[in-house]
Amino acid sequence: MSDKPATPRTHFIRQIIEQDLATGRHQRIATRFPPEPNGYLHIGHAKSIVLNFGLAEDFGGTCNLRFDDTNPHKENVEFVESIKADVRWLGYDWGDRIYFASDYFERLYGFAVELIGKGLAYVCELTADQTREYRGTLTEPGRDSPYRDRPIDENLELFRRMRAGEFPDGARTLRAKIDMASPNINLRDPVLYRIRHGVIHHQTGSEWCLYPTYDYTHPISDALEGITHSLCTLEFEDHRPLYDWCIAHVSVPSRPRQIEFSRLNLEFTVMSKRLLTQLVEEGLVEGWDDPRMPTIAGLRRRGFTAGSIREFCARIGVTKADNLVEMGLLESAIRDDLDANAPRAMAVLRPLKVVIENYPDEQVESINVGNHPKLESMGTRIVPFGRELYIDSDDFAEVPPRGFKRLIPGGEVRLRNAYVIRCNDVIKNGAGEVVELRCSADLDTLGKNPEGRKVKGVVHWVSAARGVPAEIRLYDRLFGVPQPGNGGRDFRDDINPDSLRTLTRCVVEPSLASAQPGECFQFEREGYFIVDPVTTPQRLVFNRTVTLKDTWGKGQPGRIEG
RNA sequence: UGGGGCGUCGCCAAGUGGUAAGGCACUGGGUUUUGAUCCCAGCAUUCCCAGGUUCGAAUCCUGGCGCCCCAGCCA
Repeated sequence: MSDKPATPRTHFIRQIIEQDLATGRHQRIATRFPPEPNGYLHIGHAKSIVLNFGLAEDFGGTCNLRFDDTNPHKENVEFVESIKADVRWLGYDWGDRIYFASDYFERLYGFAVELIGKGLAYVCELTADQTREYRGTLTEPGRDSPYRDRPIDENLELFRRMRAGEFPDGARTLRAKIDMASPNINLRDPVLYRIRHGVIHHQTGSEWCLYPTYDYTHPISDALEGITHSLCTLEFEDHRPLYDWCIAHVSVPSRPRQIEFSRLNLEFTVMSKRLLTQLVEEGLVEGWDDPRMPTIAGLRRRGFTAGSIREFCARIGVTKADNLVEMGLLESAIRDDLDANAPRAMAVLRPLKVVIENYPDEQVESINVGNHPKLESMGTRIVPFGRELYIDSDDFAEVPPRGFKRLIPGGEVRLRNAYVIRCNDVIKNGAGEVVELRCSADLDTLGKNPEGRKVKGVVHWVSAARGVPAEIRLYDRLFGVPQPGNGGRDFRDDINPDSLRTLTRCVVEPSLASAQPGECFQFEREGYFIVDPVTTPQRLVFNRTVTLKDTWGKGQPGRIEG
């Protein structure tokens, strides 16, 4: 897939930007991607990344990477590093524009002093519970805090002592003085600063015991960085008046504008960071990069390319409408990429021995095979053919279902890249299971069609003598819950127990023995497979990225392979 | 009858008063040593509903209905 970043399709945001540019409100545009480093990035973040970096690119502007690290409790450097790696992997470059909200702690403190000086903030001594009571409800107004009218000098002194560590956690907060009766709850004197002792912040260590909240930090960070368009998700729509309030009452150098869009909901997929964290911490998955996880790291290990994720984000678009995107859209993006770029190889997932009776016992033929059906530039490789082969047991049917095009007793099938064979005998074991097929090959069909008859089916195969054993993992889908909602059940009840199946008797063609971790192949009709990037080198382990589109039934959801 | 949003094909999504783009999915047909790819064709007389304004409305007005978000010293 092209290295060119995908262009986000978001008419309404473009319109706002174009208008801002046309009216001279802004001369250039600046966006930012502002994750909190409290987990790994997932496909939902990719939407925001592509949006922010893509828009900046399209308008010749810049996009900052900024860590929203105002709450040290759940944040750490591992998450910071993984986020940097994932954004980079997705193909975006923030240059030297990497920032931490914590870089602004000192200035943020100064702005808070400014607010206090203007009589717009006060130190409150209500407990968390009391604060909640005073806030009122959705339908009833709140009541003023008894500390609301504290003199400015006293506020200044108390705020200084809060910073100096003179009060325990929860004993004091700094609150904005706005309107306790506002119908918008976010404006009922929101907390600007809270006290957190004994937490080591991953960037500032133990320098601070006073931490600013998101609502206060975000607008000011945007303004300090000269962000013109601050894109965030819909749930922050109600916070916009507060965002604007902060910027209006503090001496910041610019006036950023917050624009909200709807977050991504993907069919069957848990996107909640809290739930994903739980999966990792409870050991229900191998880690944040488990191929079933909807994380960028998981998708990467699963074989998704950066280009396909960018393309997916471009295709879904960005609007304000709630949405639930079908998995097919993601799959279509990765198939388009891999169909064009993944070399083909042959692998047998469920081996069934085939003996070509009219083929000499000792003979091994080296067949030169193209690595791609369309791109000769992808070169060729040698595949050994011999008397004994494996085909996939699914490619043979003693009693063929209606429409079956592959091998049946007495029938013919094309061995992909090799000969047309006919099945003469079916050998069974004591349990009546098919264990071997005795066949004969039409030796005049290498590279050409047989005379006077049409062979419709094509199956892949691997030399029994030269094939290489491998382990193949089939992942049906990302972890998830049936949509919409899950009726209040524990989401773990909805995890598909068949989401991972490991096939251990697989045999792949010899050329794959030297395949490198991270390399992706199309195993013909079986789909796309990536050599597991983090497996041990002693074993050859493939993860299935996605199946091929199938119009006949193989690989359908719910199909259980033996 | 607290506030803020959103409702265009099965799923995304254009459309901003001039007679419903596109993608995914799906359905036919063609090519094919991958039941893939590729190609070609089809797929909303209708835009949550009901009134109204207008020569003309998905777009404007009025009234309904439905869904989402907000009562963390999380983000």
